[in-house]
Amino acid sequence: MATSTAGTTGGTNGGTGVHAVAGVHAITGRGAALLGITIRDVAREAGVSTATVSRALRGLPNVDPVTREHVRRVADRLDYVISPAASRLAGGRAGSIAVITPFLGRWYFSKVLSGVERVLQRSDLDLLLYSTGDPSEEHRVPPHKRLRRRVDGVLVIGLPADSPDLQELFELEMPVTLIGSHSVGVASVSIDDVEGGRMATQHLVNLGHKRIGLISGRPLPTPFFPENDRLSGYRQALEASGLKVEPGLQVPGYFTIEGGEHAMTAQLAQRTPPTAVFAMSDEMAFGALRALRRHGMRPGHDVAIVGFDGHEMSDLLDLTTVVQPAEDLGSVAARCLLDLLDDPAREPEVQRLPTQLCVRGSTTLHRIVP
Amino acid sequence: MATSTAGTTGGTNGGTGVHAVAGVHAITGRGAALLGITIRDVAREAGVSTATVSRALRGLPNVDPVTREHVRRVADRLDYVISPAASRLAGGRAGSIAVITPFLGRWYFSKVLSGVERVLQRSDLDLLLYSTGDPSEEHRVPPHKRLRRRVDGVLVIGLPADSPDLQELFELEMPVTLIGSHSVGVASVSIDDVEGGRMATQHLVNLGHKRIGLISGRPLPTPFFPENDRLSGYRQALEASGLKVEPGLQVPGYFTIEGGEHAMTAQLAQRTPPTAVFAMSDEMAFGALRALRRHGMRPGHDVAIVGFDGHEMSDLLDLTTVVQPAEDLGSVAARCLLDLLDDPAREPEVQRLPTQLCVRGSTTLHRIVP
DNA sequence: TCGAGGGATGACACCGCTTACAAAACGGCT
DNA sequence: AGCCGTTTTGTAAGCGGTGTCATCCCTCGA
Repeated sequence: MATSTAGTTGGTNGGTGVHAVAGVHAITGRGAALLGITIRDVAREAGVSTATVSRALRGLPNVDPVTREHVRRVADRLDYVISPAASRLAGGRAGSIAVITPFLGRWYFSKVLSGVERVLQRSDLDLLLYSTGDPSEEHRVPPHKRLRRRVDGVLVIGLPADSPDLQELFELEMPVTLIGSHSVGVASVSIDDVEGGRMATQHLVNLGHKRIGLISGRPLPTPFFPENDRLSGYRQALEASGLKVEPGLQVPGYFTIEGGEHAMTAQLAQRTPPTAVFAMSDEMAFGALRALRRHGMRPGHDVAIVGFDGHEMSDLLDLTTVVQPAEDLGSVAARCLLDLLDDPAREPEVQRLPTQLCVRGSTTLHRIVP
Repeated sequence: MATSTAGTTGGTNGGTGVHAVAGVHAITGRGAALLGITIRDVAREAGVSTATVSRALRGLPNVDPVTREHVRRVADRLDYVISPAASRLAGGRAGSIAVITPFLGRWYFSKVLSGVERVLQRSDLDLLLYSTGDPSEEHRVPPHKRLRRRVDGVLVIGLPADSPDLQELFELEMPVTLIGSHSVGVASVSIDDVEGGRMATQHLVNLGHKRIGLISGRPLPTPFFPENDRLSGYRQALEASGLKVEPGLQVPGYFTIEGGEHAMTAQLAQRTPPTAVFAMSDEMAFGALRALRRHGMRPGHDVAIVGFDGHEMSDLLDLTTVVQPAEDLGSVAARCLLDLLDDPAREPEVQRLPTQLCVRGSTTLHRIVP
């Protein structure tokens, strides 16, 4: 059959097409119907073996260019789509990567995710999204259980380094790239949080502030890298200028607007309130701004505020902030993971993207010292 | 072998475990190694057939409770994870649903996505994310091509009703639920955008404004439902009060902060500028606020502004806005899709979630009319 | 002209699970 | 005890590709 068909395919293209589709229905049987065009149908129609179709369609070498083109055309005409499940089962690769992240709705995560997607879109990999959810939840299925045998690699956004989820992930022995944190021997893309924290604090120091408060994420110390690093930067800047580090001036704001507002309120309630505050995220800084307003105080005048992120809204609110390239973190990491998938033996890269202090009114409307 | 093993499993738990794992390596052969524990290994170890393991693990009926429990234990001990690919291939269901959306990084989309994830997390379905990207892009693979045979259902966030992507999606004949738009015969979860637009505009009318501008997304008319609907609401409110609808007062803001700023600037440049503006998204409204500030004008005083979304930041900026339950839209839609997957014959539901006008300073600091 | 060497194909055994269908086991009754 | 209707379990045939290996066909050099 193969040979006879092969002989005629070239000439009777149109006619064969119609005929084929009708034939397919009859042949696939099993009510597979509409959706069920398999590689075998393509092979038969093209007058070649399924192996050749497979090779041709996947761009493997050792296929005659003419054959390849012909197969492509037939596949196209039949509207053939490869079955990912079958391919995966036979081939061993899942054809997808997972992004796991604790909070989807937050600014940082959605930006990073957006960057990831942009890169993955032009690869042929699928993007599986997993929110780790609350680790304390009852029926929670831990990520590594869900990921096993399901994806070829994992992108981790903002998970604490001590997270058991993370450990179990590593044990899966598949390529992993961390975003926003780092761990020895694992590829990662992050910013220099120490430097960021230092930069923000130094800016306040330079303005002459002596009492500089801190709004962290969770209560310190935390196993969460960015927080610890930003804290280190904060400390370094203070100590370098001979200022005292007062734990009493460090209040958690839980990375939310409300949290930041509460934290700022707490700062203001101190016996000697700080004259400046460094918030570890813009959203918390926004909350701090609101707290100031509620207290009838003017940001940058009565109290200076520095945020961290480069949230679009910071411009609007005239907030000084440490800008981090969130979307780029995502796309660079995605590219890094793709490289790792290509060659799992490759040395895991640790990449740092630059941050930048963007000075606005929240710190400069009034200078403490000339 | 099966029987003898079955007889001992209970007692020699630890020992058998080690033994089993070691045995597995030898038996699976083919270097399958670590990852390669298959249903057959479990079956052998439990002393039953693979069919029974399959049934037991999936909670199918007609399995002796004792057997089921025993199989579960063995599977657990071997750390067995089902192969989704094989399961999919044999069973015919993909075990995953897709979310397709044009813009990941925007507030609305990330909120909706977050809601979706929350629901899906506790189903055993995977969430595949597809950004439709720029339809004009060169090598773009259209969504329906990527979705075929790959997912069991689709959630569509904010795609224009006339989008060819959407049409082709429908032709896939799989359950679809629209979020934020609607189409006859298709399940959807959205808000009443006409009412929202009316509410916002009416509020301005009530305050005594006679010239009320509009900042739309894309230039009007657009095939995008929410925009058209909000426009209708805007018109209805104006006409009901005998006010003229002036196309010159309708400026596109492209749903971004910058766009909103430009649009507002354009509004102010008119011969007779509007005294109030309804922006179809909060982010555009934020831009409008900035434009006002740049012109030395006070929102709610010189010009009233109403936004649309209920963005967390609107509170902070004292922006009056039409609040929509973005996250709920996502979770309700996800649940709806799950229902549809359970029973594809079910009548597609059209659900509307309520919106609410939240009045703040941007419209009330100064009343035009007592 | 013939054999070697290499590229292009084809045949076919899997990949790991699901699912008829058949067989076995189990009770309850006559 | 023998029979019959239910469960419970096993057997084996796919699902739709991929990878290995054998085969075939050329081209080229001797």
